[in-house]
Amino acid sequence: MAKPVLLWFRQDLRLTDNPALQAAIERGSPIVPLFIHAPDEEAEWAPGGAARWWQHQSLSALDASLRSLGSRLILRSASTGAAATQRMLLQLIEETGADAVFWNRRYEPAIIARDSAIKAALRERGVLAESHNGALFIEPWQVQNQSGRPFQVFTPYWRHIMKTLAPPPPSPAPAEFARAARPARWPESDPLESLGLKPRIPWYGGMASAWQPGEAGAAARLDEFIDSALAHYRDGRERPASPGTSRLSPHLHHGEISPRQIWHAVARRAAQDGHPVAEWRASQFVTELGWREFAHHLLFHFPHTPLQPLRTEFEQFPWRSDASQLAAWQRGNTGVPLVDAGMRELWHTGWMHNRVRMVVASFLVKNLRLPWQSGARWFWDTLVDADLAANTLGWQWSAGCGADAAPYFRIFNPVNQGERFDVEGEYVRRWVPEISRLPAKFIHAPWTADAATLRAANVTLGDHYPKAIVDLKESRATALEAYQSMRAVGRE
DNA sequence: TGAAATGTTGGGGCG
DNA sequence: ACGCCCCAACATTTC
Repeated sequence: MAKPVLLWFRQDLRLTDNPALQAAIERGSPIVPLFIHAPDEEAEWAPGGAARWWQHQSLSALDASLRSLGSRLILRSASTGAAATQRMLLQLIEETGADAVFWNRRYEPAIIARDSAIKAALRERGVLAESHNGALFIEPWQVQNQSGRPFQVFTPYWRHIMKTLAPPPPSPAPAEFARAARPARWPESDPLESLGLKPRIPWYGGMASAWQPGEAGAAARLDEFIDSALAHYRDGRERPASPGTSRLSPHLHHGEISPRQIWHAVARRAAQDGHPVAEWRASQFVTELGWREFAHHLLFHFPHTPLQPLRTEFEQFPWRSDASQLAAWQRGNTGVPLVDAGMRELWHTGWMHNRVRMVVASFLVKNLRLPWQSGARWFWDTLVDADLAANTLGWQWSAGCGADAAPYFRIFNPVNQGERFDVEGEYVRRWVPEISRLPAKFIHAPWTADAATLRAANVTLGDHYPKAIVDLKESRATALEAYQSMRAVGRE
């Protein structure tokens, strides 16, 4: 019998359009699907609580899918010591007699370093080590601008990609694992519970009711989006109260669905509806896939950016430090309704609408002038879709210190944003129930309501609901001054 | 994938 | 009919 191949799952928890799986099947040898839990090797970016909950569910779903096809998922913990994953792979090679390891690539700096070392170590021992592209349209190292450098502006980047982009159609999931694809003897697997991904204290009720982790959940989500929201995406995505966005981000992050699958699903629907190819390729939704791709491009070429500003003059920026204001922001007690609604949606469901992410980020880094890294860290711990590339891009964009970032002086007014995108206040009412009886006119700025209106709505500012922790107008002006002072330091 | 300040235009009220 | 003012609506500039 041929020697087995270890199919090492990481952030590609799916069977459809999985290039490493496809390669393993084509090889014709027994396949040992494997997941190794090794949070220490993610450096300071080990998955946060929300993402771990998701990972637990998704691994469970993947194992179930594999079992229904006559296979299964082997789980191992390798959480301590140097080169723990590498040692675990070598141990499994020993246990199974495998002579090959296949996986799909990840792009976080610490993971690239680890995986390169693993690949070298395996090859040195005569083991076939193959990595594949399961997450991106194009590898970041294959893209450069005319002067041979990485792109730093989205529009020319995406235009460059789109000139030639024609993603291959996704490969289907195997109908079943043929006898030849099943190992004669399965290695031991740790119980899923032993990985410690699922929180001991069950705070995840809100997440469980908001999401269906796993490949089937991802596919259902995509279908639903394409059927009910894609046609009105351009405007629908701007309203946080209604399901106008795809909500595919956590599924994409964990690799339960690939960008190629999404691309082809959109293409198929567009063809059915008779839309020209040029039109859907340039659509807002497809462009969002471009932003995801751009984020990975930037993280690969500028690996220091999760913690350091890309624009170095921002190292001089006079950030404040205020633990109680940070805590108020984190838990949605700033007294600014749209900000609080967003932060509570995040806390409760592990996700926040993107329009609101921009608003809460602007509020943190501009009105409160707290470091963008503290916001990035909180998002990392609380988002089910926490993704190093996307999170870094988003926060550096909001802080104005990144590639193609919003200029620092672009400061969102959360009242204004609420009145534009949550016109009736439905979103705020859902997440900030203590002010839900306020009329729409005051829902985004309760401090402007007269005493009688507040009384009628049963709202006492500073009691039931906090007074705003900053004055929006004043803090905006101070933020602009801080920006000027940074530029002055830069000129010295 | 801003907001606010400032500038311009044009309709309408009024003497 | 005319000039003047006010102000809303829109455009431009600035941060």
